[in-house]
Amino acid sequence: MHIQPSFRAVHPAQQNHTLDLLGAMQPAAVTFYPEGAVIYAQGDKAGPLHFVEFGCVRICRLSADGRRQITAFHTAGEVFGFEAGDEHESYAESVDGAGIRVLRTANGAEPAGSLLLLAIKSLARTQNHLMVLGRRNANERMAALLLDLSERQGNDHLVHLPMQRNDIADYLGITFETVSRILRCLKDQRVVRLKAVNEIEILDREALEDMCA
Amino acid sequence: MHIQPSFRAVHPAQQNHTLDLLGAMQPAAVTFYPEGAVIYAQGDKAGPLHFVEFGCVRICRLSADGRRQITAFHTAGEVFGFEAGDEHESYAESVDGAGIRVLRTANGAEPAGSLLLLAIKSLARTQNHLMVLGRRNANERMAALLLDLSERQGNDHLVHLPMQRNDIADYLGITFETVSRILRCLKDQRVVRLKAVNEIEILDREALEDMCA
DNA sequence: CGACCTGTTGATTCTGCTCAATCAACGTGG
DNA sequence: CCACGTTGATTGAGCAGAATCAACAGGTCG
Repeated sequence: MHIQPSFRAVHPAQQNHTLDLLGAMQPAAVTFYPEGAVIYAQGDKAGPLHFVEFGCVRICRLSADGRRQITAFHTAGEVFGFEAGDEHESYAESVDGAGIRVLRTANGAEPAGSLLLLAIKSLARTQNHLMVLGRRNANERMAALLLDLSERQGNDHLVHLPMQRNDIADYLGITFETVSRILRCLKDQRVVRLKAVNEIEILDREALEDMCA
Repeated sequence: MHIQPSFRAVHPAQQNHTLDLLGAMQPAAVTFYPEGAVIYAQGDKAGPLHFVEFGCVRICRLSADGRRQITAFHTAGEVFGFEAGDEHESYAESVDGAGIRVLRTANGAEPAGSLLLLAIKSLARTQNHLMVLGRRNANERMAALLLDLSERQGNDHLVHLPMQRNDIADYLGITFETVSRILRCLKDQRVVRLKAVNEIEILDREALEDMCA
């Protein structure tokens, strides 16, 4: 349960506005959430935003009949927890052990412009994902995820999958069996290579990009 | 091409914060966009937000291979046009003839808090739709749309569909033939009645709600 | 070692897509 | 007024992609 605040400074997702925001915020302690730990639950009273110091967080929504949709993964340098109402309509969990700093913006002189920008970025990302879920087949969805992760991790050739197949499936709106089959398929086509179950080497980036045309 | 600013005051979607926002803005003229007219195009320079005085607007995204995803419909009282970057990643079109007021927020003393709230509401709505596209079948998607429209139009029994089948399909991530078939199916089950092609009477609201469980 | 969990693979089913025909509503021009 | 073309909506037949159900492999931990 060791905290590594130094991760924060080196991550490519780190944005100027986020830094501004952090600077203007009250210093708050970093809380470590082990794998699978709940950061907030669906229905909890909403309030402060959350900043990812390190690790990966999933934002999920559960329907009455038990189906789960993951609306976003957040990694180091990102802010999550925006809610329109006064309670959380989604819940947040640590995927792989994550350090979270609470941003106390309840009242006072928070830099609202920065917050607006962050909210809009969340919106933009969600809209992108909407396109993926609405108009892409399973192969294309997987390709989009791999490219997205590759970009966010700043590595053109190697992608780390901090989440397991089930999470990927619930993010892409498919089943985990289909995730397996598609990776198998991409492997057979020499588009990727599975160095490990959660470590994927991109052999043919163009092929992936073509799928996301 | 007659403008009816009085629509604005009576629509249920009208929120206090939107009113605040409007009050604080420079008065701007209302532009009328006839059916199918482009309000802004994908790739256009982004800037001011847009306020719907009356009518219905669709926000669309086109992929390289021509598939279209409608990410949102906006009706009277709503604000659209948030963009993370400096150009529009989606385009906006009038569905049925819409009156749009441009909100000049470029710089100056705009009420950033209100904007943030509006952006967050857009985000919340988009996340909801993500759940629909990711984890719902065609029937359930249609049911969700009908209930959503019913609520936004403030009428429990009658839903007006300002958009045509093609738009519904691209919003729900299915084909227009499937939209037709599902309406047929709902009609056969006595859940709805088609008073006209774009006028749907809800006979069994509970059945619809069960589908969205 | 055995229990369990995650991931992979196979067989079968089914939802929704594609392709295609038909129909109704509407506008235009003879 | 009517024949014609156009556009949007509906319906049908066949097919494909992904889900479901099920078996099995590998790894981890008690």
